[in-house]
Amino acid sequence: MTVAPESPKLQFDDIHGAVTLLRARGLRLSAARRQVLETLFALDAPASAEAIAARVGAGALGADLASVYRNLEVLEREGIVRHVHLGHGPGLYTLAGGREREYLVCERCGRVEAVEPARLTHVREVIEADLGYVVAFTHFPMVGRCAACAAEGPPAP
Amino acid sequence: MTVAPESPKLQFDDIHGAVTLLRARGLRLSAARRQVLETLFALDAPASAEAIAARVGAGALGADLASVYRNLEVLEREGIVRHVHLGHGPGLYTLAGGREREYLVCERCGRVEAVEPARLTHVREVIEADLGYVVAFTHFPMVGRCAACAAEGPPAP
DNA sequence: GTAAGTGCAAATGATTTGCAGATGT
DNA sequence: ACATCTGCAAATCATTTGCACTTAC
Repeated sequence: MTVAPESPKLQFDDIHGAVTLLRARGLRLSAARRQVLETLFALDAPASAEAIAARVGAGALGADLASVYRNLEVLEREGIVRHVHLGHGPGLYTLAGGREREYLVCERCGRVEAVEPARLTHVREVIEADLGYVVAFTHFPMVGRCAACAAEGPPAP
Repeated sequence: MTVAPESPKLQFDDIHGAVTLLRARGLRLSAARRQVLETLFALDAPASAEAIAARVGAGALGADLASVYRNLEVLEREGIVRHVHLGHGPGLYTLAGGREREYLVCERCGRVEAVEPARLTHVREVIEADLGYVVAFTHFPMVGRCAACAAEGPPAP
């Protein structure tokens, strides 16, 4: 297998790149959409649509929650955004492309760990060898006990 | 590490066993609760509360959806039932204890594969060695491409 | 100018809750 | 008897949709 010479698909590592990508698809940059994008670039962890709307609203006149959902949907369709389900709450949105992370959740202490996909290469290889599946933990996390909690007994405090 | 001589917690492999377990907790066996239990024992795959209520209703006078939810909640608290999220639909309920299965979902063809936990022992060991977590894929599945779909190109048909 | 996007309100889908009456033990 | 359960209706939470108006390009 050879290394890709240079990724052929549109990339983005800042808002401008994302906007260029949008424009290339004939999509516009409205105030609400820009605010959602800015918020996503500013956040360091996945956030709910509600949280994003609130943060947007914090500035001037905030974007409507429905518009935030619509924008997240569009951005996700364009591969700029993705969402994760880390538990029973609302879906959490975050940037895709480049910044990809996979998740581990401790069911005992609740800790959420975001790991670089590269750290899971070996695990992924074993899964493919044993089960034939090429998986990713970007949409649903691996759920279990973290090292500290695995040492303690089963009861959840 | 030694093998447990004989599981110390209450077991059940049929409705009677589950009922005994309930009684031991001071819980009752109402008509609705029995119907939910019977349905769960009859099903071979996880089902939504709605589906369970419908199947129960098919018999005589069905149980109310709210009661089905309340019963599933109680049964889950007692360790008789558990639920999985295989995608974006409603939660799917199934029996716990003994019949445990873990899930693999192909994001391309949609196939859901239920595997015996024993088949994941090696994968689990590697995950623990690499990440320190003791995980299970009983609540959220592993999502990826099945062997057949991994061979095809990325596009989803 | 016109299609894409917005806010607002109402609809939907999944699940939960309040309450008065029914029922298992 | 009396606490546990039930059915029904209404509430809640996350998300989607319809619609008339606005705005980016």
